[in-house]
Amino acid sequence: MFILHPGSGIPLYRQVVEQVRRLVASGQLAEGAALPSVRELALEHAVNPMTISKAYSQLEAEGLLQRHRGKPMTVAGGQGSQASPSRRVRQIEPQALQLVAAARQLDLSPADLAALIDRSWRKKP
Amino acid sequence: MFILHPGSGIPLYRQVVEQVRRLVASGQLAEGAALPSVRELALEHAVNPMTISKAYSQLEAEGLLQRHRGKPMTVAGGQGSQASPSRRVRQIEPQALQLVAAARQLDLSPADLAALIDRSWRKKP
DNA sequence: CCTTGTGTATTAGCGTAGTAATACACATGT
DNA sequence: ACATGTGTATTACTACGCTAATACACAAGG
Repeated sequence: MFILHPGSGIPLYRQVVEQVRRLVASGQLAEGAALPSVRELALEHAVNPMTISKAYSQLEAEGLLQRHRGKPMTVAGGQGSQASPSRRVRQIEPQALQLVAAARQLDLSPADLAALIDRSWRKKP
Repeated sequence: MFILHPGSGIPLYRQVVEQVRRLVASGQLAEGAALPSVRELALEHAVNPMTISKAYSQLEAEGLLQRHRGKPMTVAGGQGSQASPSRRVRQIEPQALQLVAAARQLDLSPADLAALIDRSWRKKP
């Protein structure tokens, strides 16, 4: 369900947080949907259960998830089934800006970058 | 000369390392060019000099920079004045893949992403 | 010689991320 | 009642990123 890169330098719990936020915003995790259990995710990615738990806790603090003792966490209500396109785009704007800045430092043209994006998209649809 | 984001979660020394690598690959830092001094960069970005020094040391270990005691570090020889386009593109491929993966999780279309990239590029050329 | 400019080594300390092992509270199904 | 499934609290420990203060070695110019 999630894609984790342990050696990327980005903390695992943050990778989980960001991916849940995106999946909820896009409606791929709809209101009321149950999330994978802490132990299941921990086992699948060879990660400590508490690392996942901390990610879930942060999302619950944000109001994005809801907890039910003894049962899996679910997507909280009031999110609307899907965020507006502009709201979704805004979630990856910082990453886009960072990529463009890097491309500029590499003296690449907009066309070079567009081609790279295009190729990356086709890599495993 | 460099753009640092202290609160981004990416270690500062790594931000410096990556940016130097890109500027050298693009030829914007040519062979023999002197780099900003450790203290100068540290002051400019309100960062500890040792943090910058560690970044430079890593780049020297990679053979990208050369040190001359008492004088500024310079770009080492043998880099060629500019790396080939495909080699430069490869430097940001991981970032591109990550951005595309995020866009997919947000259920955005290739056109949405292309528009975002385009807008980001125009933001401050 | 001396001052000012390089980069570096050393030592210490702080905060955060992640691991690890254990125990608890609750819901569900038998 | 009991076993099994949730998420959580607690505590201790390690590793890393960064800061801090100090001192050193060398080059260039006065």
